[in-house]
Amino acid sequence: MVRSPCCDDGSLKKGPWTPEEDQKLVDYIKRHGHGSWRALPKLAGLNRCGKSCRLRWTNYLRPDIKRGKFSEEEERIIIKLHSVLGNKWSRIAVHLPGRTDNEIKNFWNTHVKKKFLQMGLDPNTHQPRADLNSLVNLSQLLSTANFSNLTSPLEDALRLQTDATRLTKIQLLQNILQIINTGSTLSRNIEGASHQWSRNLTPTPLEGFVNGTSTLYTEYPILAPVEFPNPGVTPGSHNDYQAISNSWACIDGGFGSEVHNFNNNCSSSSYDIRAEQPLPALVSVSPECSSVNQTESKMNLPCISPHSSTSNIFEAWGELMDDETGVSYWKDILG
DNA sequence: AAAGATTTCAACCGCCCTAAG
DNA sequence: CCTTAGGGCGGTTGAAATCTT
Repeated sequence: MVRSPCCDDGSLKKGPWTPEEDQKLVDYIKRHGHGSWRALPKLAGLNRCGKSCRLRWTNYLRPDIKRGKFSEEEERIIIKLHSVLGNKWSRIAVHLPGRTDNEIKNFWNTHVKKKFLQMGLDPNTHQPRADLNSLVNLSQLLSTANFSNLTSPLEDALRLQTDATRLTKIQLLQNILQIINTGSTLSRNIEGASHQWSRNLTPTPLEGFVNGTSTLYTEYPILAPVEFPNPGVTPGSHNDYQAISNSWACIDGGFGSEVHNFNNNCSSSSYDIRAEQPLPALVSVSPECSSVNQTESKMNLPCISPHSSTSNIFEAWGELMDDETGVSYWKDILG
């Protein structure tokens, strides 16, 4: 697409706005509205491009802008929304009246991102960083962290990640699934079970597996869908991603995310989930969570269905493997 | 007190989407 | 259907502010 020549004129002023320029812009918009941004600078007597005027207005001069430090509640909301929407700052800003996308983006990059990194997490994925794959490193990191007085939203959200051994167990499960997937009779059991469980899922239960999403926020109401390298899976469209995010966001915060974790660790291996029957998701999703907007609008409320087909992950796996293993077996592995 | 390092955030860049002609 | 203008958005930059030594 041909780029707009709007700001190509070298004679137009760039850089910081002076109070006089601000006043001209505010006065003009108060009197006439902004109308066409391209035409505005000339009409308002400004030697700026329209784009620059729009940015100055929307990010700084607009009367409803809320300035100052972000509250804990705002930070909490940002983290939640980012876990679902990713770097969709404008969509996150919709939920924070008076805050601009630019401000939120800056806040994320200068504050929240730093906290994530300090906690050994990838701020983009909300996952342990790839370079911390070694459980030894992670354990060391976690053991050196002071969790005794965690109060910030991020720390609160990360509290449940302190059990590094859980990762080992997930790894074990991943390996088991790989074995299963090579063609044992167990894979047929899974296939049957997945049909059974899918009855309670969203219209497209497979979505949740397509991109290799994952989360570690086992008790955080909004889960963190993440793309990570998966040789077997071609990343989907942004819409797919959001649909997945939406689905996971609605899943039961405790049990569902356990399964989410597990499933996605499976898909992060060479296991191509699209070529296979999806693993049972073990949870139901509330119908009201079937659109992104609805999810966003309900962000403050955990979107939990009370109708899970099984009461916990151990029973679920016991159910899945009923012939081979019992509840206690999976309890040992997962619990 | 001063110099250097680090952080913050306003502003810009360039890509993308959409609607109008 | 194609082209183009207008505007939105996310990523990046760099000057100013703040912190550290």
